[in-house]
Amino acid sequence: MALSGLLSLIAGMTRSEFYARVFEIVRQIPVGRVTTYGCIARALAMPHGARQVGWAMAALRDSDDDDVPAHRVVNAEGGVRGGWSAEVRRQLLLDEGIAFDVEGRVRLDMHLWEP
DNA sequence: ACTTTGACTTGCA
DNA sequence: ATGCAAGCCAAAG
Repeated sequence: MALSGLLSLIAGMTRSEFYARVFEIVRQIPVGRVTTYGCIARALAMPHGARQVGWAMAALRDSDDDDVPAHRVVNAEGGVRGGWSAEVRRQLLLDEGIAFDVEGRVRLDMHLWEP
């Protein structure tokens, strides 16, 4: 599957072990739930490694991975950043039953999921 | 090997 | 509440 290929790809990278860790966590996000970079980072025992989580997401975007729903990962603000269709992600989340507030941010208090 | 940047977060002004 | 700065780990130049 795409994930294996991706893992194999990053397997060459020495310190990308936690990358796979991030993918695992994100992959476990159930439908209708979202999580934040900070939460994932915290789950990885790296409370300040949120940016690297974002890096992993970026890698997913390029790898077109469907096992790892990056669209369910949002920032602490509940919104989304990145040149890759934030609108599409929002729509995708809406399709999964995730509610957005009037400001277009995910209601983390409702859908926030943490491992 | 060093510097800059990045799908971030938090703190202080 | 808004704005700027620092901190953090890792990858790319």
